[in-house]
Amino acid sequence: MDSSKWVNTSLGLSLVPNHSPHAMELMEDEDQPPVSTSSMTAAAATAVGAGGSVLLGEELNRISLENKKLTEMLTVLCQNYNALEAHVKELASENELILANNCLIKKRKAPPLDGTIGFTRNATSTTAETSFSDEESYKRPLEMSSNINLKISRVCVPTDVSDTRLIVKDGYQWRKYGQKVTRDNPSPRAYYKCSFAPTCPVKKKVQKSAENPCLLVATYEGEHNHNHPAQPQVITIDHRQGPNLITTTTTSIPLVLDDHSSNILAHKRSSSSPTTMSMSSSSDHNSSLMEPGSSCGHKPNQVIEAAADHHPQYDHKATNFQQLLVQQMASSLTKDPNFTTALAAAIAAGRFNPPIPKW
DNA sequence: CGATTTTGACCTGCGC
DNA sequence: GCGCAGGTCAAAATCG
Repeated sequence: MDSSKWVNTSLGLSLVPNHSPHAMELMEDEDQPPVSTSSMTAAAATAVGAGGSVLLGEELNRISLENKKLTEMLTVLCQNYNALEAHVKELASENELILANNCLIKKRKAPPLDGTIGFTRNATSTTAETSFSDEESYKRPLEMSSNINLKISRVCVPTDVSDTRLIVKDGYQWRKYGQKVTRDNPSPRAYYKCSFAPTCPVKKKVQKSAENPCLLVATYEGEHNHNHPAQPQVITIDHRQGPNLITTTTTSIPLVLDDHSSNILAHKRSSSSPTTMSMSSSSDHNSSLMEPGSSCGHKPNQVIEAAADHHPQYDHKATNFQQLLVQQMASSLTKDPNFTTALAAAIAAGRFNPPIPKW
């Protein structure tokens, strides 16, 4: 796993803290489980209490205020997101109309790599349905029925230029069934089927980007009809109980590109704007999050983190926002001298046992 | 030994 | 009709 998938929690702490006796008393409660990175704020609140109940109260007030502000920010962002999503859907339907009017009844046309796959395939799949011969419809009934609502998305994953393996780890189980050298790309294209469930119709194609050989482009077709075999990494903030409760589970989340978001990505490559969030036009829960300087190769550990399109049971819009939120919180916490002092005290007392992520 | 990968052959659609 | 290109199949090879 790429270490960039994790929030940087390095605090530059000294392991020789100047904690007070009060802090030690507070930390002598043997019933408490070991503190993890995900409950750092709890450790902070506990240790800050070492300075006295007044300090603890102030700290709690401050955290409550911060929590309130973050909640308000979340509300505003959700509203903005909904408005933007509605706009994207509107644009998508307009695009589909244009394609339909142009009568692009080409049964198969090599989809360009510049991010027009979804609309083209959606438009052609419906027309191709009526043009298959009886033999073909006999041979591919399942495929056609699934193509009607075929969902196509693209995932970009940074890779080493010299790495010839066409592997995109997304948590699912894939069986490779073919590899082809395509005309417009010196890198071969690998074909995979989802092998986690025998009836799962999802396929993916993996090929290095012709423009950026350090980017692997995986094109997913269809939707999984089963649960994700590995739980994705989700950072959950329980706002009802304040920012003290942050829990984590596991996964890596690649960048999902579909038609619209890849256009946004293309635009971003040329504009070098700050952190950008792009939305999917073809999915209900796609979203993509890019770090600044995310063009190929330069900062692979920062390059791409976004929603996986194939985890229908997870709301990745919220997850990505939460990741961003947690990064901000971690950043603000690490700048807080009270917090670092308190955390150092907690570590020295042997109560802080962060989990080591598996890469 | 079962699962997965490799790879050449085959199928299908499209353009000329 | 023919050739090209993308996609799939399936037997052989490889891996754990």
